[in-house]
Amino acid sequence: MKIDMDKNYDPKKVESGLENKWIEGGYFKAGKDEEALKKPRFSLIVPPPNVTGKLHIGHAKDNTEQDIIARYKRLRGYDVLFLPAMDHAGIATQAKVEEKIRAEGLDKYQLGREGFLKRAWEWKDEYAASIHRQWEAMGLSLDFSRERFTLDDGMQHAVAHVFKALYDKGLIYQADRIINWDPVLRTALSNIEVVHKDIPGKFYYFKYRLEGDPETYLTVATTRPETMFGDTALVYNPKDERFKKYANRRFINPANGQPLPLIADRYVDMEFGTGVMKCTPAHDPNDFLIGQRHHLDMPVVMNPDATMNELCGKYAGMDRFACREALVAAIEAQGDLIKIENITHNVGHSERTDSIIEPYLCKQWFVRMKPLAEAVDRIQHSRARTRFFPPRFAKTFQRWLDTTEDWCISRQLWWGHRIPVYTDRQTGEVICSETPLDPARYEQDPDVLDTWFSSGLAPFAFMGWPDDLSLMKRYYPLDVMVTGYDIIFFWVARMAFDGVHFTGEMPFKDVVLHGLIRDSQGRKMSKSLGNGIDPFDVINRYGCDAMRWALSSQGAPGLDLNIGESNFKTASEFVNKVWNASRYVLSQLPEGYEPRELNLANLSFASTWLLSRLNRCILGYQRNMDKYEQGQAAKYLSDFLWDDFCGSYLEWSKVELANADEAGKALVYDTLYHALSSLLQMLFPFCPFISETIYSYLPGHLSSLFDAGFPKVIPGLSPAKIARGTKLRDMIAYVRNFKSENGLAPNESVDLVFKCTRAEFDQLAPLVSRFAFARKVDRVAADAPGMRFFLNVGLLVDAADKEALAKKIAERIEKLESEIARSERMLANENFVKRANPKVVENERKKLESNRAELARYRSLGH
RNA sequence: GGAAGUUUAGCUCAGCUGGUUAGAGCAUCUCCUUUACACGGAGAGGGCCAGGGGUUCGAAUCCCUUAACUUCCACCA
Repeated sequence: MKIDMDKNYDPKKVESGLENKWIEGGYFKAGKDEEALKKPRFSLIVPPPNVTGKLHIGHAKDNTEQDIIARYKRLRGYDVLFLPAMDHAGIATQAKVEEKIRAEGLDKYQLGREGFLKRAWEWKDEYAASIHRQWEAMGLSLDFSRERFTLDDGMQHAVAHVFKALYDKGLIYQADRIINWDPVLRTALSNIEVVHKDIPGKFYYFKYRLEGDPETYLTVATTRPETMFGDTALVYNPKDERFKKYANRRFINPANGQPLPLIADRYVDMEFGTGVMKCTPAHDPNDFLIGQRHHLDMPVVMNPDATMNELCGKYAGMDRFACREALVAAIEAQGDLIKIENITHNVGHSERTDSIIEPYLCKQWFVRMKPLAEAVDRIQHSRARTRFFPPRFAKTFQRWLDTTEDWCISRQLWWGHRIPVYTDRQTGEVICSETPLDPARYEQDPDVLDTWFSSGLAPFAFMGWPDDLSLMKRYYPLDVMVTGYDIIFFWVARMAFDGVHFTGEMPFKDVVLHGLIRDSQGRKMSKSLGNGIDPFDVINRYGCDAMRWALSSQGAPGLDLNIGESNFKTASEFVNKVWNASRYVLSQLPEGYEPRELNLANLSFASTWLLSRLNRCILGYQRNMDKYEQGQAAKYLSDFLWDDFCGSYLEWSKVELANADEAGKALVYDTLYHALSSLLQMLFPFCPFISETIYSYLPGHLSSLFDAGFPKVIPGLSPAKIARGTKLRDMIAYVRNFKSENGLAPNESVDLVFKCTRAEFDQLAPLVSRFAFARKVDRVAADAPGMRFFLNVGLLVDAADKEALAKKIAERIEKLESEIARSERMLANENFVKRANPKVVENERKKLESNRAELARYRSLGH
């Protein structure tokens, strides 16, 4: 058949235009027609990327995995909803936009809230467009007609609705609490937005002198002297005999000369430090609790930007760390510094700005998590539970359910969902409203919500909830959620409790967690290391198919994956192999070839063998895809392609095509065609571009592989024919091995002699002789010296070096003897025969038998 | 301080519910341009499956333990 496939595979040429063809063909659209609606549904969403920048290789991995599932399910006959979305990423985006504005010499306060938001939306539009281009370049089969944004109108309503519902139930409340304050962004953060790092610090020991008796003092240590302006007490453990005598006495705060009461509280660890600690209720979560128990004052001593406030005397206006230094110097000067110890301690940093978090007392909004988590917990202990892949992540998730604390949801930012709580300017009445209230009369809370408050609603709100439930009716809950294990707490957990609370069920049936992408040395990718990989760059150099294959065909579920140049190179070699094999098959098919039913009865043993390997591949592929083990599925595919199809059958088929009659040739064409089209169907989810392109060259192709479905296993293949194929493979391997070990070039001519039946000889000889470069091939009636045996076939290669051959055979005999001894031992073991799986025992028997037979033949030849 | 993961060939990793002689890719070495592919093909070398116990007829696989590394969680001043 004449084909216009290029001799060399060019990914750019292959990949261009296909995404549009699929989109225009409606292949990505969920429920596109009556017929689609009759199919079972399958749904998943893209974890919304932040509109802060370009997608990185981690996104590519995540999205590729999702897309492979989506395409696979379509081939398996599902109507798939694969919904795209992006996240406004409150803090991250605001930080970027602020940075940009600063670069222009402005600050956000000059622009004002409205002006700033305008700039933020411009930013969003720009980055959303770029993310869009990347999605398309990655070949994602997203239903773009249903794209969502976490700050779009529908989401605005969903968020207000959810807030009000939780507020009305008392599950959202406002309170003064110690929260994590990011002094750079000047906003509160939730606990999980704080990263704890071990950093070097100092432990300062100060004298707190007894009021009225300056010679008596208590030694108190602190790591944060600047907070001493907020101290309202000294605390010791009530069981600690050392300090009981000072109960109710007061000690002088060396920072400001104020007297502090000495109080007793169980919290203090007698073994730690000096046994006495200072209590700063407004700047430390534990001190806050102590302060509450003892009704202490709770003065805040810092401004929102972490400079000291007016309570700090001459230090007012100073940065917290400058103040620390100055204050320590002053205390030392007044003779109250005892010592400074260098220590390493664990300090919270802002995930976004990396600034040191200031625990800070202020009024914020919180979600009461306990009842919400308990509801999820109940479902996770019932049959309706969500399954985790790999299962160990269910434990991680469970830990969150067990330990989660109230979630601080208010952020002192502008970019985000405004808190729907209003105060009547006249009456001071506070109202939570789903719809905006008249700004003339009501003043809205200035804060916005944590980004995750909205993304937690994704599974149902992206489907139109609460306004239009039609999409949700068909596609909710999601069949699978694929994401990185690093956002189990951030996102998966929140979707879970929102889903359970608002829809009564878990929002996804399966959760598949994958690892992080690291560089070839296993290091995390980061800007500072400069080891990041741009998916666009990979696509430009190797093509999208190669990138997808590299990202999906290796690694195990839930484990981090190291990716480097060599992985992409290897992947592109695989794709190239597909191209060449296909080109060959298509060139062999006769002009006007029409696909037809396989005639199994007349099929040659080689073809039958290939189909048996194909069956194995289909089953292995399917089994692994169904449990989200794409790497394993890909392994089946590449093994089949490389070893069985290209390595063996394509070569064998050349001989068959040269020797067979017309009917025989036709059967080979059928096999080639069938194997290739099945291969393309299975490859399609992984490498959609090349498989679709090649498919379009196949005779009798449909308009897309999407229409071709999934290959079926062929039943009823003759075991005898399959066995002959295996035998052929072994024989060829033997001759090649023989040559290599005897220093003969692979294409060196040799003489071969077979001892087998006439029929077997006629079938095997032409094939073996071609791949062995045999000068002549004969059949003998009896075993001959120097003969090697394969099951019931003997093979004699004319040995240039008789000694080497004899040695080879001697080795073989030794091997056989030890194998026979081992089998005999096992079979003599009553326990083995009695307890082992009968199939295993049977196999062992067969093996023993054939080994004995082979050994007997060598013996009969005098070896 | 808790919890999870990892430890298999020089490197990066597979090995699913225990069952022949533990695999792949890359790298190394030998050889081969045979009309799909040198981005190819044929072969070779290389592993006490981290150490130690245990369960079992049988363990890389299950259990216990030790060690190293990684990650997550955690309010010890």
